[in-house]
Amino acid sequence: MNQKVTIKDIAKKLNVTPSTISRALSDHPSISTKTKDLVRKTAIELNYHPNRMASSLRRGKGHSIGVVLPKINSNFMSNCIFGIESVTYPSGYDLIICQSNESFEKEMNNIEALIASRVSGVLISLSRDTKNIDHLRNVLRRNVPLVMFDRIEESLNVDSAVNDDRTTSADAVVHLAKQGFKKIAILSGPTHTYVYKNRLMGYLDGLRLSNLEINENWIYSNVFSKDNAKKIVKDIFKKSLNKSRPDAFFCTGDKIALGVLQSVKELGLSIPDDIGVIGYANDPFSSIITPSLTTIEQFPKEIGISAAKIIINLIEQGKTFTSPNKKILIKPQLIVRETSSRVTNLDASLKSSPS
Amino acid sequence: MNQKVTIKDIAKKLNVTPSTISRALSDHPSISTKTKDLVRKTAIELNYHPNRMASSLRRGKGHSIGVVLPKINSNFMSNCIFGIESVTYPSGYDLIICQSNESFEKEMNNIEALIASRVSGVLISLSRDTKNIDHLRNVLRRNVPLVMFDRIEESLNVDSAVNDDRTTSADAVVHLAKQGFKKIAILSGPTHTYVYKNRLMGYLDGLRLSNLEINENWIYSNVFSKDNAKKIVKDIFKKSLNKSRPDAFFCTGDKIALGVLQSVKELGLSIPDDIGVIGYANDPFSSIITPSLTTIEQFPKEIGISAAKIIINLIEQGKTFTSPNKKILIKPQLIVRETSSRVTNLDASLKSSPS
DNA sequence: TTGCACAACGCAAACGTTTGTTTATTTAAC
DNA sequence: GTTAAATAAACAAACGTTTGCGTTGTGCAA
Repeated sequence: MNQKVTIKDIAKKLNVTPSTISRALSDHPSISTKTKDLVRKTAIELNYHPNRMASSLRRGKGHSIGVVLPKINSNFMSNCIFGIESVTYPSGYDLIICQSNESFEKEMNNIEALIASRVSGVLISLSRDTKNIDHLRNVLRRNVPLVMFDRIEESLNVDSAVNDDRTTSADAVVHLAKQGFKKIAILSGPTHTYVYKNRLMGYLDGLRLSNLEINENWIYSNVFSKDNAKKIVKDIFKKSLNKSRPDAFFCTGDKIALGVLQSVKELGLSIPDDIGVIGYANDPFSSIITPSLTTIEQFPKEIGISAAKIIINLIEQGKTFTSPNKKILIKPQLIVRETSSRVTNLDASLKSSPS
Repeated sequence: MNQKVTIKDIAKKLNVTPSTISRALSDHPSISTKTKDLVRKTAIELNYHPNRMASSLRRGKGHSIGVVLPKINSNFMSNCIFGIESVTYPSGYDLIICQSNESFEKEMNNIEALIASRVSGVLISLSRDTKNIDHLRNVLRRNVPLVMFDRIEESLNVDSAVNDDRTTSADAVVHLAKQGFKKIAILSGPTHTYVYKNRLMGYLDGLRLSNLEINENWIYSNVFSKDNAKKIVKDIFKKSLNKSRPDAFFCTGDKIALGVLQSVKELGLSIPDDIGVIGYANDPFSSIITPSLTTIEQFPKEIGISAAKIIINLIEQGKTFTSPNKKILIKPQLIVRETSSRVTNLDASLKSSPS
């Protein structure tokens, strides 16, 4: 009953035409202040709610922005969305959120649905098994702005916002070097993906900057879990000769670093005196465990904010990407704690207390 | 250029009417298989994408479900959404996600926007300072189904999906009692909210079931942070006489429990021999710290799934709520670890190892 | 008085679909 | 071979807005 009140109803009630109502509601200059007030009053009186579908249809433009990402239930991604929302909401856009679940096929379906919903723009973080990006080109071809974040594909000519993993990874390695570690290994996730590829490159950069040995055997490029990491470390100390053993581990995830810590403890070695460890992500537990974990903090909110700002700009300018392309790098920050602090470790009282 | 291809274009190209195209695309029986195939072929050929706004407008029903919640960037909420999406996606609904940011005003705006977008249903978890629920009644009045989850308001006659905090809180307290703790305190978040009110009631239930003393002084009902908890515990052991001191703390959050642990350690007391501690949420760190924290695991995905299933049903039945109301309780699970295990503690080798 | 500018609003088409009702064509039935 | 039934597609109206253009009425200068 109440649900069908349209602009016409309020027009009828006021003995004017729908056009007047429409203009009054959108504060058009050629409507007298008197009628505007009257319209507004009776609008709420009749419990009128504008119909965005009709509006969007007529105007040819929607009120929403589509977001597709692999999985929403991670700390990183949900904070990206948090950042995105903080800029799209004030701009008056709804957020339509889709999960690709790391599936290429679902990602394509998501894009299709967003196009069908006539979103004003698309923000995307690629699924793991997305190789082909024709569906993204299709978005562009339909003239809807596209911005990638976090997991991007560089061959596509669009704007993006990502972590500056490379330089901070280098920072981490340089830090280890300064603490006296000389044989630094990396335990990384799959290095064919954008994210881990960059961390690996940063790792290599750091070694070069510190004039340290680059040893292929110290590069573990497909570590995916804590237990996996534990096993790798144990194997290293079982099989390797002393001189070919790493004395520090740069891990591309805090869970991985935790595995390393546990193995090292079980081996009876001391951290950071014998072995240094650095993680990635600044998971909440990293500051709580003992020894507290040196790690790298990311700023997912900032990434979301940056990506959202770009797309809002594109929408307003009616462009589908900026030319030349803009790539925003958000620099993660190295957080030095106990697992890598040989120097400050001399004075135990200086240890950073768990926050 | 490519973006404006409509049903008419493909109609023109095939020398038929738009209605034929529409019916062909939706597999209407009164269209020959021949033309259906032809239509489908030329549709993709012309890169046609249906316009949902037009469709929704004409049919009077949208393709999306609105979700409004306080903050998306928490482990609990993002997993709720994960669950929700896992049922709405196969049903063909988009998810429009709004954050209220714990603000009543923004929550109202969100609802307004969702109504304007003509969502088929609304899922909501209330903001902290939502007292008035007229905006929700308005949703119902407009005949759109509404389901609440997690933070609900019981005075509103709608379906809901929530944690069964009460019984599991009682479980936790009973467990403490069985371990020999006799003076059990609770450190809780604001007990005027639905969630914490239930945990408090469960706590009281547990005490009664165990025939333990209920002491008003052991009920701390506005603990909001780790540091806050630390301070409270220290104060207790500074000021209180021995017999009025609690010997166990049931905390409504793992961070709070962590604060307790730290204070107790600093006071030189032993856990769990002197003091027992239980947290809530099973945060990742809870299994990693030593001693590992007994806590309560929730199942946010299940809550999301349940809520989503209900609303899909309501939408399909054209109802706005089921009568009588359905309230789905998802029972959290007590995870016993070291901070509460006096009994199994006799044999240290039985301690559950950090997972 | 005429002319003119301007303010305030009406008219009607359009956005892209969907759908009830006709119409035209084919097939089956007797 | 005539008529009824079934099939396939056309016609046109409708969903709720927006917007270019046209129409009024008023005040004011000439």
